[in-house]
Amino acid sequence: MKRLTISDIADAAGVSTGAVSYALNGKPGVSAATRERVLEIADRMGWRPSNAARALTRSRSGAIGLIVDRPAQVLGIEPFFMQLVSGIEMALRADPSTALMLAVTDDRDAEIETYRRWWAERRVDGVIVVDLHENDIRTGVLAEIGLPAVALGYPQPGEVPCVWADDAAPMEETVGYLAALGHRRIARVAGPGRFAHTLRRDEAFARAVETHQLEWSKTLHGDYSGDSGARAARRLLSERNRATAVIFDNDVMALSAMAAAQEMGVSVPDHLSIVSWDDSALCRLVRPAVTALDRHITQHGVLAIETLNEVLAVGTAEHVQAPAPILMPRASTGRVPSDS
Amino acid sequence: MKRLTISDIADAAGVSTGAVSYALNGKPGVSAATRERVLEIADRMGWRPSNAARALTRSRSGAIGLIVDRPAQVLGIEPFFMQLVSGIEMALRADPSTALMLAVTDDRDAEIETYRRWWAERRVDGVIVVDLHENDIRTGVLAEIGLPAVALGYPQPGEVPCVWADDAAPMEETVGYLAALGHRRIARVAGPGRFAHTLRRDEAFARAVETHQLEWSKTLHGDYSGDSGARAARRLLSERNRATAVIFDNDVMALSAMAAAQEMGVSVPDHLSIVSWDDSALCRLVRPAVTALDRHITQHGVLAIETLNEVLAVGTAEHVQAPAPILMPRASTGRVPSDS
DNA sequence: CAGGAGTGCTTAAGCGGTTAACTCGATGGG
DNA sequence: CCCATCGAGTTAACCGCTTAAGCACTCCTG
Repeated sequence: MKRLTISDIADAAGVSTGAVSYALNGKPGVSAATRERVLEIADRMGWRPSNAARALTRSRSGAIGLIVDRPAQVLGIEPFFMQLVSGIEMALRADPSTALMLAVTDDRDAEIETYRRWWAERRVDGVIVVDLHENDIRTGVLAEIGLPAVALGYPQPGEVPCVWADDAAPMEETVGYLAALGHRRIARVAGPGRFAHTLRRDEAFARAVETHQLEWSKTLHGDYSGDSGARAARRLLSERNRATAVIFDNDVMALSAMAAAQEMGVSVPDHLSIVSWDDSALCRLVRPAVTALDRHITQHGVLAIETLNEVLAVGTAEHVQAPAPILMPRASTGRVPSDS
Repeated sequence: MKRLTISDIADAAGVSTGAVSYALNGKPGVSAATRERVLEIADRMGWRPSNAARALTRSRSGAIGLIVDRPAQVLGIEPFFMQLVSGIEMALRADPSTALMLAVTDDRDAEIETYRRWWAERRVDGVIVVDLHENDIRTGVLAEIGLPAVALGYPQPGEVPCVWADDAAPMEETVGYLAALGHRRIARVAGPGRFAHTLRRDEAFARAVETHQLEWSKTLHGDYSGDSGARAARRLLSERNRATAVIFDNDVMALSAMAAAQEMGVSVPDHLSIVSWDDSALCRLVRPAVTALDRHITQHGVLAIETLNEVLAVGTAEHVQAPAPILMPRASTGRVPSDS
């Protein structure tokens, strides 16, 4: 099948390619009748603009990029990315001329190298950055090369707008909920300390512990992998005066920890309550179903694209606050065991 | 930051842009000394080719496409796609000039429309098609418009090469394994009947049931969602002379079914053995860990890209047989209950 | 020493669009 | 009735790169 170009349309309509271009782009320079005719012909013949040619003249590639920097193993299971991708795609559907370019990298350097390459090759018009660190170097690099970007995470100094959600109030709510169930010793298994949101949640957790005058609290750091969740659980459960509730920073760690607890003969929720700071079908799939905070990740994807569109149009955008996570109580949390 | 073009390099090297092009592309037409100099300058100045310009002259976009046609909900949880994507990315890393374009669609029509659009806009050089149906119309459309493609699934009549794995032997092995554990009544909860691999497995299951002279067997069809898995489990467990083992076509259905069984007081594996035809971290994450068939999905992604590269280079490729699924026995399968 | 064959480079057309500048005819105001 | 103005097109340059064709120049050969 032959691909049509505007000169095919021009021939069919009996006008020049310039006129066709004006007609198709809704620009002045052609009569209403001609425009109508060109539009009709282009539509009937099924013409679509060559993205390469448009990219060359408009210096817009019509694509936005997302780089996922996780080992393949973790990638497979974490629902986070696919939820994010579906949000992005939902927002992109409003404008079918934009596509999503996805890359998976092994490490941060490869990620940065890919941003540079995409920029130099003019492959993407902008990117969405995830897993923001405190003082993340990526935002600096992106600002330096001038690649429009929107980040997911707490606002950072610099020019990259962020889509963020308040973790403090939900943390307060979660600890309050556990306290109301009678828990006085609550642990938290966080993600890597380098992530900005990890630190914010650490702080919020500390404040909430204070507010509710817990007897004991502790924060461990994992790496979002199932192994690290199980390891943390085993450590916490081996302690003398152990935690009766644990809040995990993602679903994978929470689920692994629940499995580890079961193996140690610790029943959930009878002897241990578990909360996951990230809801997904996973949490609903297992038994007991896991109490989780729904972070509306899909919504984050939508907001990120909307913000990126604004950056592309206006050159800059404000930080955007996404709806706060919502606690979804399920079967993995219960009243504190009476003997504790 | 300014983006460099070959004329910047040409100026710096004191030659014409044509000479620079020959030098950079390893084509004859320049002396070794000039080539060396141009290469060195381009490298030092950090020049990268504009993808748009290359796409225009070479009529190659430097991207391959993948369309995922699942509702956002299922998408989030199914590890399949991310595993596939990591395989694709692994293979793509060998050639950094190729990128992955990802789209998520609501239905088959939208998927086909997206193929047409990508082709007409020259956005991708080829695509990878997943979830092949028996007599899938997509391969016909792709052949018609001439968009190079590789499909994942059983070879179909037509011109699209397929990456496929034999399901018959593993099915035989799985049923044999369950039979050896004493199971005489085995059910199978398959994916939608329209998928080619579903039908193949149905057949293989029927044969294996015959071979092992089972007392009873049954095949239900789900849609890969957790709900459908749970529903199937409840139906199977409500029967009079019920199945003692069930083989599910994916991990999500298997896990949901296990949860449903637990809710009905049916212990796994004591009263019911469960097998998932799709291994993932999910299966290892829950307790009891789920016996599963590892389909080497990442490897399928790698093979798909390699085959697609061949199609792009040579114009066609043979079907490729991927390694067969391997049974990974875990805690969800056990000896048949003595009272059955 | 003219003529042919290589080198090594430049020139220019072209890929499929966009768009500034120009042309041409109709209109209208003075 | 003449000229400025405007609308509706056309023309051609350009985006960054590729590549066929052309053009000096050297070298070799008879």
